[in-house]
Amino acid sequence: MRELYITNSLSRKKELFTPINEGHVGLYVCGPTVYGDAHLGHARPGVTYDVFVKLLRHLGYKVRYVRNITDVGHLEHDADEGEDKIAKKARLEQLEPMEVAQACTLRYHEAMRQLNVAPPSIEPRASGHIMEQIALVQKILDAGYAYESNGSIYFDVLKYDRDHKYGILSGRTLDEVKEGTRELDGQQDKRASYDFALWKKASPEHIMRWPSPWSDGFPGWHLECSAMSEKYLGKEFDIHGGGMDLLFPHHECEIAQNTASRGTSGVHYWMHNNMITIEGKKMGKSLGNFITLPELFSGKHPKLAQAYSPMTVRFFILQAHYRGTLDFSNEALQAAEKGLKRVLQAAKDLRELAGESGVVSTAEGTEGNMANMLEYGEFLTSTAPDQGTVKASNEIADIVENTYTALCDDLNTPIALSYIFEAVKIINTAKDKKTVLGKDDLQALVDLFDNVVSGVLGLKDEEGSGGKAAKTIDGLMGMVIEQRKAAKAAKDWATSDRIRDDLKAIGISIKDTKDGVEWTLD
RNA sequence: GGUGCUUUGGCCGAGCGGUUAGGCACAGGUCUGCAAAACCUGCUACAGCGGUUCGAUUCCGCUAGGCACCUCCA
Repeated sequence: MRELYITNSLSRKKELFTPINEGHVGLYVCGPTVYGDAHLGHARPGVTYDVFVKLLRHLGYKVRYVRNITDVGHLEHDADEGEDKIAKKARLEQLEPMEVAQACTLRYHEAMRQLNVAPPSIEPRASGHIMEQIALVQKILDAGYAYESNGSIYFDVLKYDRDHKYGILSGRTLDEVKEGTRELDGQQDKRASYDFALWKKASPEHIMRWPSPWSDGFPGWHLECSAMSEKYLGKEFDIHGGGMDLLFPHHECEIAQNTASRGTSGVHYWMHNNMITIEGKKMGKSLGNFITLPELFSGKHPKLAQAYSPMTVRFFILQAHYRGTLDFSNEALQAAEKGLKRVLQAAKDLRELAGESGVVSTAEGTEGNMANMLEYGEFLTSTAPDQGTVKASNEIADIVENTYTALCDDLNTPIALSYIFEAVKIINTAKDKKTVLGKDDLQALVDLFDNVVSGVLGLKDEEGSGGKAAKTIDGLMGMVIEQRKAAKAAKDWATSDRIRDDLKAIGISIKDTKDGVEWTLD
């Protein structure tokens, strides 16, 4: 199996990935807190870990991918008066908390589906694992790393630090943490300001509450991920992912909880995706500068010059490395839209070329995509020879190799895409009949596009093709193009141009090529 | 205040001690009735100041700017 390197936040270095059980990967990623529409920021981990999982599976690993839904437990403030975010939203909208969580979860799923993000293997909800969380609190209490205070349970960071050292992930010492921790009201129950809650006693007006040995209450913020990752992936598992903003305190606390209860920090590799920014600032709920995914897809937001398709957003995210920030702007999205279009057009042309030569996809589950291409005359007058140009063959072999190397080098999708664009150039040149590709060359390119472009990177055509409507459009277009052809034959340029302009106005572009007429939906 | 990261050509965005990133935009050319697309060519940058080095955009230091985390956040 090909070597895979990933940057481990724990060491801050690129490390060779070695799974605990050969051929198997256990991956846990922090999912969304469901109290609002998913925004562009949520698309980043969604797409990043989707590509990562697809790469792992393509490399031959069997992956169990767990991504949770947080539907309880995140307080507004670390204080007794703290109100659950979901409960607050529910109160404002006069809904049951679970009604809010359910609605948001469904919208999140829909947005992910549109982005071509495959569902995780297991998607556990915090509210469905209260028992496990209570058991975990008890274990930490029994181990002596937590204390009860007025019905709530807090993690004893000072004691933990003495025995195990707190702050190994964020690189902070306890002194630094002390200095940075704010003194908030309502913390009288805690021994130290940096202690964090494992279980909170609910105030009378708090809606979401569960019985426990200590009080009617609710679990602390960091508990769910420790409890659910252990349940589904075991005491020790391979990779834990999430946004960089979760590194501290969320993941730091997770490590502390794991170590206190299981005797191991539990995670071998920590992966953190960076933030999406807008005008240089982090896009997020607290700043209120976010653009939701439905807004992005429909163009309905003051900051949007136009609508951007889900695939454009996916491509935009893939054009930057996951560990760097990525700045949103209309210009950047528009550039992504055009780049994506070029790749997808080349993919179609490649199928056309390959189809003529009898080369078929060897990838599984790939759909042919020729519905939008009308065939006028022979695209290729002869089938491809067994051997193409030696130069082209070598180039293609290099491209394929370099693409995989890039993907396995800490998931370097921008570099991988740069090689894909080189493949695009080769396809276009062949389409222009300036070079000849042999059967092996075509096969290699088809495999690259099926396995990497549409497989791992998940870039696919968005127009519904092959359906009844698509067939009808094909037929209609054939008629329209015949009319225009007749006008052109009579050198009636006015008519032929009018047909082209009118089609353009309803979103269909016509191209006169040497080999006939092509059309695409914009 | 503490900790860490970052500063690349018109824009987005990779990368490395010496060799073309790539995309978008732009200019010229080929093709074409005209367009469009495609192809070819051009534009060739690494915040500033020092240092290490045969050689630095890439390493080190300083200066200036930006960002993230330290509070819920993907």
